[in-house]
Parts: sequence; C-alpha cells; structure tokens
Amino acid sequence: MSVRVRFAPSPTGYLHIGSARTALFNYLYAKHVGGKFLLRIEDTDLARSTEESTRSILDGMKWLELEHDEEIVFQSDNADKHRATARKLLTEGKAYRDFTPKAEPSDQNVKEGIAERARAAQGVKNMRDNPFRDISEVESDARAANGEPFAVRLKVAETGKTSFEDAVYGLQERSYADTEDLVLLRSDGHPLYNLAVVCDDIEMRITHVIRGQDHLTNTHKQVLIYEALGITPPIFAHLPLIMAPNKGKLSKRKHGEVVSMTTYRDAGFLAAAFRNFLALLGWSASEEKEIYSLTELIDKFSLEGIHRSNAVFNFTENDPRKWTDDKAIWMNAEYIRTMPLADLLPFVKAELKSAKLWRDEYEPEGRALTATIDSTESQAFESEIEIAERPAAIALDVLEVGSYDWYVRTIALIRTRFFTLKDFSAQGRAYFSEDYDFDPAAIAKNLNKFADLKTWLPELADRFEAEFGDADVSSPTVREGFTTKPFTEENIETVVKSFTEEKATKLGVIMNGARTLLTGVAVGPSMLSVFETIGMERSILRLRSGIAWAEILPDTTLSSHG
RNA sequence: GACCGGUUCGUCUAGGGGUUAGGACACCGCCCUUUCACGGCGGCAACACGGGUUCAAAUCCCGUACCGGUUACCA
Repeated sequence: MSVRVRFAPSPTGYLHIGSARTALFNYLYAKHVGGKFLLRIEDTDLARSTEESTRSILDGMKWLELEHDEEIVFQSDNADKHRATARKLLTEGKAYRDFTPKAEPSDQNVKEGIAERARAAQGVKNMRDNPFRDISEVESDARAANGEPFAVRLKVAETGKTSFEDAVYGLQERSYADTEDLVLLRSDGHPLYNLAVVCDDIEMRITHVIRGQDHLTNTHKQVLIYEALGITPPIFAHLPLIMAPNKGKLSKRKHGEVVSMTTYRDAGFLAAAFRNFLALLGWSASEEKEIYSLTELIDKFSLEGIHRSNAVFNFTENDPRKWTDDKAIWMNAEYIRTMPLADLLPFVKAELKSAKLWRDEYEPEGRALTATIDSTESQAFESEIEIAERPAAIALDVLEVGSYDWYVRTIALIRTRFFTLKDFSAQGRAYFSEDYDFDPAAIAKNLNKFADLKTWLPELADRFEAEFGDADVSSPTVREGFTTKPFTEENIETVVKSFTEEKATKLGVIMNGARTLLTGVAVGPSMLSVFETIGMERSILRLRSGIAWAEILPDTTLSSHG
C-alpha cells in the first residue's frame, strides 16, 4: 500500500511557523517514501474560518515550495458524510443522543474556563455519568421525533483502554475512564473535529497521520472512533511543538509577525534556507551538518529522527537585530553567500525590481534569466557566470558599469556580506542608484571624525580624474593612444596609497571616508573592489558630492588626528 | 486537579552503559584586512535534582522538581 499523508490546517489565520514545519515534515516523509502529500483545509468551524486565511496558507505553502498532490479537500464539503457516519454509529448503538441542553459558552477565556471546571472536579469526574447514555432506544427516538435538540456522543465502554503505537512517542495508552463520551455531532447537526478528521482520513485513505503533539491525547478519541467504525487506524506520528523563548505557546496574539510565514517571505528570506532551518527544528539526521538541500532532506528524512522534546524558536522581542531566530538569519545568509550565483540571480532581480532599481541591461543578451532554465542552457549560463565571478578570468580589466557582466560581478561581490534579499536593495542600493541614504553612524565614524576629509576626498577625485580620466572605459581593451591607466584595483591602490602618503594620514582614514561617501554605509567588500565596481565616473562624482557632508553636525571641530 | 509527554551549553542539536560529552548559531578573543556583519584560528558554555541497578550511569529503573500538551456541542 502506498503512503498517503496529509497536511490539514484550519484556516483561522496565516500559515504559522509550527504548521509550516508540520507541512514540511509531511512533505518530506511522503517524498522520501514515494507517497502522496495531500492537503485538506479543516474549515468546519465556520465562525472562525476565512477564505483569506485559506489563501494565506496556500501562499505560504507555495512560497516554501511544498506542492501538494491531488485536489485540495475542504472538510466542510464532507459534512453530510460525517453526519451519516454519526447516524450509523447511533443506529448501531455505538453512540447515543444527549438531550442535555447546550451550555452557554462562557464569555471569558474558553481554555481558562475548561481548566477551572476540571480543577473543581478534582479529577474524580465519572466520564460515564451522562444520564442519557443508557436511556432506552424507544425513549431516545421518541424525544428526537418530538423535535428535542440533542448532541450525538460516542458511547465509550466502561472498562478498558485505548492504545496505539506512536511513531515518535512510542506506545500510548489511556484508560477509558480518562476519556469522556466525546461529542460527534453538535445539537445543530454540525460534525465536530474528531469525527470529521477520522472520516476524512479514512475517505482520503491516509496511511500516516503526522501532526503536532497537541493532538496526542486527541488521538485516543480518534482511535475510539476508528474502533467503533471497525476500521484499522493509520500510523500516527506526533511532532514536538515549537515554543516561544519563554517556552510558552508561540502565538500571533502574543508574538505577532515572527510566527507568520509571509513575514519571512517579505523580509527577503529564501524559501530553501527557511525550509532548511525549519527541518532542523525537531528533527535531525544525526550528523554534524547544517546545510541540506531539499533533495538531501528528502533523502535523509525519517520518522525515527524526529525528537520528543519541544524546540524553542529563539528571538528577542523589541530587539531589531534579533527579531527572529539567529540561526534562521545565519542560514539565510549562508544560502545567499554560497548558493550557485545562477540560482540567486532571479531572486535578486525580483528584489531590485520591486525596489525600482532594476535595469534591463542587467539581463544577459538574448536570454531570459528565470528560475527555470533548462539544463543545457543552464550549464552554458553557469560557466558564463563563473567567468564573471572570477575577476582574474575576465579579459577586460574594466567592466562597463551597468552592463550585464558588471551586474553579475557586482552581485557576486556584495552578496558576501548580506543576510537577506532586502540587503541588495537597501545596503546595496548605492551600487544601483544615485539616490541612496547615508548611515548616520557611518558618517559619524568615518567622516565627522576627520574634518580634513572634506577637502581631501574631492582632491582624491581630482587625482582620479588626472590618473584615469581619459581612459576610455567604454572600450577598455583599447589602450593605445591613451596616456592614463585603466581604473582597476591595482592602479587605484597605487594612486590612493601615494595620495595617503602626501597627506601624511592613514590609508584607513581615506578608504573609510571614501566608502561612506560612495556607498552610504560603513561595511562592505574590499574598498578597492568597491571603487572598481562603482566605476571611475561615479566614484569621482561621489567623492566630490557634498550630500553626506551636509549631514555633518555643525559643532564638529575634530581634527584629522582624532 | 487528572491524564499524557518532555528535560544535554543561552538556543538548535549529536551521543543511549566506559567519550577530554561532539557540531551549529549567538557571544568573546586573535589573525587577515583600509573598515566590516566575509574568511581563518581559538575561547566561554550543558548532561534538572535525589535515590537505586552496575566494576562503571548523561545513557537503564524509581521518585521529585520544572516545563509542555490535553481535559469544548474549538480545531
């Protein structure tokens, strides 16, 4: 029998990080064993389910690239079948009508109320004390025929226990005495969760139920329904929960956007990286390795590798630097820095486009750069990128700023310090636009402290112009007839070094000042490569520009010795 | 309260009778470097507690503590 698993979220909000991991594990297991990964929307709670939420969940799944097999099942479509099942159990005497009037839902916290009631009962409640449990069939039928409202409850036997072998938690047993006669059908005829789940899992021929540990005790109730129906239950595998840093529940209400999948998509995370991170929360392949491709994950995934203890999703509220789990950020940076450039480029393109920084010249001529390049084309393309990535291999000593080759090489250069895709349009903005911001901290540290730079840097620009000025950057290979050198790292270094000596200052002072003016930020790749990448013309322009200087505080009187 | 589950560095985890208890993130230091959030090297840091079994316990058993889940005519 082939394996069929399902991810069954209830559409009462966006895709929660815990649900996303449940979906991932189901997906990985299905793919590992060559089974089917199905999706069922558990929308039986009409009051709370929304279409928008369903869409958001689907969006999240799509972003994570967890494609489901077969049609989506909407649980609400099966309500009639659920009711029929309940009726069947009723006629077989395995369930009974409960004519107890429906209790008014308390207006305070529902969960709190339940716990309170349970505490009051001192845990000695007799689960078989429902007065309608044993009324005669005749009386029950008569009252029902009379229009009296009733809920349908499963008739749990007086003595015995339910048991099942959980693939993660091992043998689970529970005395009947601890399980109430659960409600199958509400008095308004609405099927309840446990009934609906069992019916649908049977209908969908689910073989393995992989879900959160919060359902571990529910499972006993479901086993009871399977037994009443005379059907062998599927294999259950419960997952440890993902908790907040205080080991409490991780919820939208308390923790906000950090728990939503769309947050990560919008924050510039790569799905592959986030998937990788999620996979390692509650599962491990028992090896000293952190980076796993999807194929590796599928290959190595097993139910045996799932943990039994909850995992903390570590983040610090109100700390922008640690707004989400450090390891997730690191993982994303790792992907951005080390994944094949050809795979990264489409994501960078999308980011630059949405920031209005994209230019069509960045597209390789005659080819559309998309995420799905066929293999032969992709190979040719990759070797081209390899060339661009390896400065030494480039025939030209200067790349034309704004060209495709320049673009690819720039991305290869700047990605080494980036954490998210957003960095390409934020920190990296100065590479693609003249309209970029200056980080006040960078100005304070690299410009304000050295007042002489205000005259030095424009002077450096003059020097650049004199040294490199009439080199034809548009056809840099043609060098004959020109008296000046090409604007390359090596030549730039010579010029800047002698300039520094003339001014009797440290190289760092000049370089850092220039970096701030040229890029607006205090960090980045080697400054020589930044000069080269920004290009001669723009470098000169920016060194002369007074934009950043305008932000210098008026009381700055520090000398260059500072 | 009752029932069920869990407990290895701050966090994610490896290890399941004999290990200097390993890795990753974070943090710190050094190196590289003009800067840096890149890179390299190194450091700090953990078996919840108490009993037992055993020549030997992080590992097996019992208890305690703590944490979590469930206890709905929610899902």
